[in-house]
Amino acid sequence: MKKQLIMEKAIELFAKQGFEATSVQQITEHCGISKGAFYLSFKSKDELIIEIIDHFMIQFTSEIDYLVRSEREEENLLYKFYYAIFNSFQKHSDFGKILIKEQSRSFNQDFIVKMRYYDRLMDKTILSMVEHLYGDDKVKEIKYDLVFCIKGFMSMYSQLFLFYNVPLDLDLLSTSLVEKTNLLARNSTVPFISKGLIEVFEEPGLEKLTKDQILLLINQAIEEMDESVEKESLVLLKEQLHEQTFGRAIIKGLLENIRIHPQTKWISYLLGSFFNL
Amino acid sequence: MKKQLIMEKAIELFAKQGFEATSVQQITEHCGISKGAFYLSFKSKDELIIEIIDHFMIQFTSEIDYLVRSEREEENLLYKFYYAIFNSFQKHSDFGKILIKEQSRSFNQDFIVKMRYYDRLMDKTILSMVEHLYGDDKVKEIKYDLVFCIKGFMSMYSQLFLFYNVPLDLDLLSTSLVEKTNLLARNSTVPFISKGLIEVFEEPGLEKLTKDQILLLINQAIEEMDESVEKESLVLLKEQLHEQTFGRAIIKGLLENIRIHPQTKWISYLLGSFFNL
DNA sequence: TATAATACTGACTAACCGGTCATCTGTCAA
DNA sequence: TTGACAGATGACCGGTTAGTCAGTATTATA
Repeated sequence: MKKQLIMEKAIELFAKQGFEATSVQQITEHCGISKGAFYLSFKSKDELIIEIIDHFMIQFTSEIDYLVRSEREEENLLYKFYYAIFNSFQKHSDFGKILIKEQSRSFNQDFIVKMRYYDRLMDKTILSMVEHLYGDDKVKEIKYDLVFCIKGFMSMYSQLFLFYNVPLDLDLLSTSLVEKTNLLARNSTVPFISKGLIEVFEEPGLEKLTKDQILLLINQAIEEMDESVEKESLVLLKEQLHEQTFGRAIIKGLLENIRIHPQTKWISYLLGSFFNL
Repeated sequence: MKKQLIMEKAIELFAKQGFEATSVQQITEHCGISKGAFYLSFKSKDELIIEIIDHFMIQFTSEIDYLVRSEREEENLLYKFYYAIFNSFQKHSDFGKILIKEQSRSFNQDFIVKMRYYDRLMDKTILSMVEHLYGDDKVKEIKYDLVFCIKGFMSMYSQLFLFYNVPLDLDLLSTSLVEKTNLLARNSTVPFISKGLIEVFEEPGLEKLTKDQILLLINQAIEEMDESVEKESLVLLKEQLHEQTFGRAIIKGLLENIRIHPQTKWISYLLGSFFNL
């Protein structure tokens, strides 16, 4: 697939020079293909960056969210969370660089909307983790601040291995951040970010995808897939979406079936969120 | 001065659209001048952004550094530090937006070097504050982590009022962050960032400016200034640089004289650093 | 007022951009 | 061998950019 090649090479260039500073010409030269061939795979340069963002963020968001939803051992959850985050950043450091570089650029409206969307998803995941870890009541006042601090830790320490190619001890890093997070969660008394403040910049945006939108994705995936356990699971889940027949256990099992496959990972996440599992 | 006007208008546009997306044409139209006039004030578009960065970062860095150096009341220092930081961000929010938007873009090598330089200066200032606040020995192990956490707080909470125009309670924010910082400083036991790690990405860079370089700046400033106490102080400091004659008290007084003037604020900072005051 | 110096203008250039499309190429069935 | 066709090509287009410069307007000087 040419698409794959183009995306890989483009990520390298975007990470080095930034999106706007990289021309389609450069990308195609780096791939060893012609300019026209680029436009056989992508409608525009903007579509390319959007697809790149989606490709990685879907993996990333699903992975972290699954971890938080499934890990019941409270003591280990936070550690595993940090470890997974930084491990992912390290593995896909070029993409991480793009993410940080283009953070809040305004060159493309779709891009901003996309980034906001994934950012909110991450907020939601972290928040539910915080509530689960420390008890909804206990940290009620400071939980939003906690989310902010955790994100602050993530962004500051990410920059270490994104911009200085230092091999890092992820175990130590995670342990260190777990301690810091626990300290803040258990001892903070002065919240700054209130529920009201959150709502101001939460904006619309993050309402769940409607049943129809998810259905569309499922049908699409079913068509593209070969016969397999995953496809079977998808069909069953599609029926479940139409009328509730299975219990939680079966649904969870089905979601687990399709979670491994990269193509359906995202659907697993969306359905998990839809069914409140 | 046209330079002033161009910089002001350019900052507005850069904050809204980003540096690369703003053309020189747009800037000149926004100023009501011709394109040619722009190039009478600046050699290039790149030189403009560099001058903007310098103008604000010099103010910002000097201000924070002076605060940290002069405030002896330990209890209030941290509060004042956060307050000054966020107050400055709020006052110059357009510049803040540029700073975050263009954070780590690679469109211009000089730009990156500049940003690194000011970042290191800020690191140094925060580090010396941490050592002063909590005792050099007590936080020896975790002081670098503490610097990172403080910077993380700064960057996360800054985004609040930079990208959502919410009027914020700076007093509450500062109080809240003081508590968090104290918690981390007094209870953290697992450091991640070691002295060795710091040195890896500290790189060369931040050696002090040489005597000659400072002298150059002083001479330049003397030429541009009218007769005044400030100019007199500068001349005396220049002599002091050639051969040590005055005591610490006098030097400190002279530095204080030139600290108020925007044009010589930076020199005051550099000399303060040079004389170790 | 005449002259010199300075500040300013905007049409112009060369380069590059994203995107298009007539043309070509290699493959494979007939 | 032929013809058909999907995939690939790169010259080309309209548009935008940073930067230039010959010429004009304004101000200072004498």
